[in-house]
Amino acid sequence: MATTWLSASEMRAWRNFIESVNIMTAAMESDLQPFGLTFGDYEVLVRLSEAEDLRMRMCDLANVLQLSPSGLTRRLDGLVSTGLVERVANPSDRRVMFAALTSKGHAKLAEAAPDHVASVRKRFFKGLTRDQIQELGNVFETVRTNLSACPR
Amino acid sequence: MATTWLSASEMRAWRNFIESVNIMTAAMESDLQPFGLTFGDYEVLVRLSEAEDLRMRMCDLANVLQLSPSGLTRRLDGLVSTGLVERVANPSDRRVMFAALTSKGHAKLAEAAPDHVASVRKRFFKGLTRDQIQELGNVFETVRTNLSACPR
DNA sequence: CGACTATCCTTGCGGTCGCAACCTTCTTCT
DNA sequence: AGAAGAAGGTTGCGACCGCAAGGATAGTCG
Repeated sequence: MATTWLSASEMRAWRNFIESVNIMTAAMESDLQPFGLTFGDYEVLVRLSEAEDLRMRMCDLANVLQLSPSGLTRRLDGLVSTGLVERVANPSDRRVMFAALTSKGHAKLAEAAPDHVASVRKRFFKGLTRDQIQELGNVFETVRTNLSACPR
Repeated sequence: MATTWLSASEMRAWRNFIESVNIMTAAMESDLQPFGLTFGDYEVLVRLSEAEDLRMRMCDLANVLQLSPSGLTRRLDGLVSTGLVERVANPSDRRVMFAALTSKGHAKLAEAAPDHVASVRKRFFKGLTRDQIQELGNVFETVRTNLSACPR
């Protein structure tokens, strides 16, 4: 086999990356708490707000959110119970359920978005140069593309 | 206030980053499954293997793993029941419990490590240049340091 | 048309984790 | 010394999620 361990440079990148992710997700979760939203909830609202007709099929939504079918069902249960999202049947394919953003959901997103953006800046981009941000985009586009190609 | 939304460059970096994290964690979790280990379990074993006398205080371990006290207690329950870690009392401060790596735990780590390293390379570093890896280390060191400074 | 398969969503179950409450032990302050 | 407070760890409870199974609908092929 090739090398059995990470190089010093790889190790440094990996450790700092993992720890950053751990701390950052926890911090951003608590930043969203005042709005009564989970980070996962917020992702749903964003995706729906960008979708055609403000709605998506459950399975497509599960795919982009990297969530299991049951996981999405439960996450939607919460959002539906608070009135931010509603389930809409599809007459042309009755297997399908749409998750649709309600006006209340749209308002909630508009309410939380500025704070969330500030949170991203504070937790992630703060202290990084323009070039570094640009390079981050390049790197994680490569990573994401590579991951999509891998069979899991 | 400053800008209310992310610049195009920030947006690209943020989206690719978040999606990469989502997909990658799921993929690496399943890579570890054949060894009967969670990614979280693996992190515990690594930390203990690097610690003085192969053991750490529970609260220190919870801190570095960004885990709540109860979360760590439960995670250790699993590792203790499989014999990879043992709880050791501290005579000099009887509030404290040590989590100690057993020889079986050490063996399990040695068994899983090569595959895990290969997994990291495949899911993360594949397709990145030396310079990009170096820069990733810089960027996430900045991020981690910045996060540690923030009050949460 | 009719059976077979694939797709989509939901439900039961188990595993993991955070929060709050609690107990124990150490430290501090008078 | 004695009381108040801090620190470390565990337990009850609820929330979230993945897996496997199930039920309904759509597509396919003889």
